[in-house]
Amino acid sequence: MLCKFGAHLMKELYPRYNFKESDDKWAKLWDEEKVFHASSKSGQPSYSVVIPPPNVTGILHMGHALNNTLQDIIVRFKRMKGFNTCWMPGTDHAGIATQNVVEKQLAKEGKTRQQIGREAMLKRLWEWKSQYGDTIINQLKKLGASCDWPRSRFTMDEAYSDAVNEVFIWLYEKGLVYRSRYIINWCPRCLTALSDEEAEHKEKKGNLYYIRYPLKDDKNKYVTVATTRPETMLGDTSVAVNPKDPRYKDFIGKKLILPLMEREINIIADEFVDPAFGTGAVKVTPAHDPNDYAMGLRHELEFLNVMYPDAKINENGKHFKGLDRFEARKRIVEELKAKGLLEKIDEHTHSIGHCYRCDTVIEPYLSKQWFVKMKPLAEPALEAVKSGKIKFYPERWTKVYLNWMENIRDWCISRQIWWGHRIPVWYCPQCPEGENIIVSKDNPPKCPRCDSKDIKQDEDVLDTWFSSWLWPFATFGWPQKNKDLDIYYPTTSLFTASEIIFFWVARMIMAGLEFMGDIPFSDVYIHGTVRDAKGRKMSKSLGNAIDPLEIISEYGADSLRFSLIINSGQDLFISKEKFEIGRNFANKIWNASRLILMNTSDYNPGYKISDTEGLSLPSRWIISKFYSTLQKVEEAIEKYRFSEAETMIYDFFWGNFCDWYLEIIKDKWNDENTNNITLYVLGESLKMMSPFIPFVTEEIWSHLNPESGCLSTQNWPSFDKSLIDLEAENRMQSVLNSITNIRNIRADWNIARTNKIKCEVFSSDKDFISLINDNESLLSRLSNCSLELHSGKTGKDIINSASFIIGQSQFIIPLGEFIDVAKERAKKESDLAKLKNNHEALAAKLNNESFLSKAPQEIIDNTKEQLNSLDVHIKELEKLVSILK
RNA sequence: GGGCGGUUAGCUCAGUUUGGUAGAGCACAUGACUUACAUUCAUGUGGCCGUAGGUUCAAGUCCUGCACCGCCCACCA
Repeated sequence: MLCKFGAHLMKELYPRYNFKESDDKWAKLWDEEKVFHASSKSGQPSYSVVIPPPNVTGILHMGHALNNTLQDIIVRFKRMKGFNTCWMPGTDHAGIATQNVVEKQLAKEGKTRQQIGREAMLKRLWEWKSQYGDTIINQLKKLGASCDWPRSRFTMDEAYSDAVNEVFIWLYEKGLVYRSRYIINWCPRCLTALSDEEAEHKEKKGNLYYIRYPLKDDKNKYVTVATTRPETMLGDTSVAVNPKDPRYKDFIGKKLILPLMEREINIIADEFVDPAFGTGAVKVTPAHDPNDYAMGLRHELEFLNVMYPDAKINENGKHFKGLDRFEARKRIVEELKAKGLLEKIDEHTHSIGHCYRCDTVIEPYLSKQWFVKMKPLAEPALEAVKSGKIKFYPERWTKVYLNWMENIRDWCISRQIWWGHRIPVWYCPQCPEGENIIVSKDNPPKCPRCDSKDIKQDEDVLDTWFSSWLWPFATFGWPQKNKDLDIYYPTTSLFTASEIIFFWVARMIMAGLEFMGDIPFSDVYIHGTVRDAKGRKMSKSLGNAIDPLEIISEYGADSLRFSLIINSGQDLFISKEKFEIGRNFANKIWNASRLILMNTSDYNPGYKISDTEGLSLPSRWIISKFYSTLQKVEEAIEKYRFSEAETMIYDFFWGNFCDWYLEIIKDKWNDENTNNITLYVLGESLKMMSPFIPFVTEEIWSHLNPESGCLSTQNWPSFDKSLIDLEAENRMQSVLNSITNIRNIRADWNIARTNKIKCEVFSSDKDFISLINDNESLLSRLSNCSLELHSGKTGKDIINSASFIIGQSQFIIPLGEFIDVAKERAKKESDLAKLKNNHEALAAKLNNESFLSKAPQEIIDNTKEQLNSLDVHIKELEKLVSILK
């Protein structure tokens, strides 16, 4: 399945990584070959994750890209680690969102859903789904998501719908589902109820209107009420004051005339009223406000609905009938003003609920809806988190979850739309209220009580989340018993954003415990929100969104993934340039691999490092560095610290492997040992990097080891503690320091590499000497200038020179030819002053008795050493300054 | 009103679990087209770690207060 590129052909390949070609090639191959399909074989430890199902209407945005890359990293990691790994993909039918999309389509044809009817509308919806429903799935494939695609589920699949019905009936029979008239959040545009979570509250500037309600017995006296929604006064059935409020003591029980409507209403006393707000008197509209509704129940008030479902005033609003609520507000205010009943209008900022789908202002609306009683479900779900069976990462989200669960309220699950799972309830018009409900999984032919065939199914469908909360087990076939459920449930980790905790995470935990008798996952990882560079949420309306697909085509999928994750420690502030780091890194990996493949013979996949005794110091060093990195990367992934893992990979591969190791060995391609080690470290590094940047590593792997199949299915490098060699790391570090020192001097004295200057470097570092002796040109190349190494000689024959001892090396640098003496002297003098300052501070520290008596010996020694080395530096500098004079 | 997060280099952020000489990327400056890579390499400039106290030989790190920014929740009419 893989075409073999001979290593020698790498020369022909682009010096720049061609991500376009390889992104497409590998995404296609992984998909076609079903590389990520889990086998359902038991016996092996399993690792499973369910995708947060994107809406079928979804188009990949940065939030998706982040969320799915995180999952993909750990899933690829676990798969390579040998777990029976299943990442369950699928899409959500997204009730209102999808219906809105198709309604818009209809509107273009000049039709409404009511005109074409329910059946035709559903047909249109399914057509839309089959045409566009896979869009986001294909985009996820472009991202490299290694889902178990053949298992893909949709929340309205037949089997899945079956699970939804089963659950509704289960809860109904337990008495946890009930139907009731209640004030709910109503979207007058979508014409449906919304759950509390679907109401988005936004702070908006508005007005507080002070309206006078005259007393019935004395038209000159009045009570002033304050309201932000004057139009609701049409439905007022009372005015409430606090019983302890002295201002209104004498008014309680008296009658008022409701202006404009000219109805009589009572003044009642209720503790709820805050005397400090407004006038201390509240108009009570039980049918249009949740608080007033509660008061209405307490005082047995009339519930007078004054609006149609589309928020136009109904006949109860008399001459305002037919007006939209905001138009009515204007007219009412005008009329009140004309009658002298409008006392004043204050500016007032308050939070107003908006429909989370269409952003229309929500109307609290009295209607009959289905609810789920949540308290009994919440209790075990609280316990599961309190006991630590389920853990949140980062931990702080635990509190947010617990707090919400402890104050949980019943869940309104019916929606007055058509796209979704129709409520499995039928009503018999023949039977008396209360006994007329038939709950059934299949279409019941007749009423079981009275045998009437004239029964009608509930018109409503269920909240989308009423199906999503079953996702971790319904996707594996529940309520049917089957092997997949046994193997993959409970899943391990769940990845989502914080705003989804209430919508989905909490409900999945409740559902898992109720219907499966077990938690749905043990770890919940909450990642940050993707924002623009100014910290605003990315949104279409703001026009600040960066399209991940655009990034994929401009920078490549690996760049998108890598750049997002390395920035994912907290909320991400993204601008286009941030994706360069990923692109550059992918290109670096590509070119390092080209260098190696162009110069080495074939990769030996069976190669093992058994003994490091005979290996060179750089080899032992890079092996040790690789394994310490591997260990840290594994730990970081297990702790869900992905940005940390990437940083370590980046530092290792670029900072150690490319910048030092390859530079040191790059002209020793005739050494077989070195070649083996180099290829080995490259191969193992590709494996380690594969979960993070799967495309470029896969591409290189196909050149490195074409026979072995996909890199994505290779075994993760096995960590070998015995190959971590701290001695080699330290000794090599000392060598690298020496080279860095030479580079410092070179840059300091502005010695160009083209200047073939004669200067001598003396060193007592044996590793350094042997490394340099091994290869004549190495020192010059590494230090970016032409230097000669002499050991055991002194530089007496060099005239007008300065010698330095830095670390273990002595440097003799010719002066005069390359520098501006005055400038250099000024610079050195200021350096000298700084050093003297430091010297003084350290000396003071070493005179401090409590420091000497209490600080650990190590720190004291360190300080002394610093002081000594400062002494040397200061002397050298003083000498230099005097030469420069 | 309650809760949470943040404040470290010009910018974006690590570092805070377990106190011990302040880190990275970008940007900037200088030098280099060195046969893998200029999407590169080398070197450097740049920080009283938000603020006021406390604990300690030692605080970016632990404790307390405050300020500012951001987010979430809540029934302010």
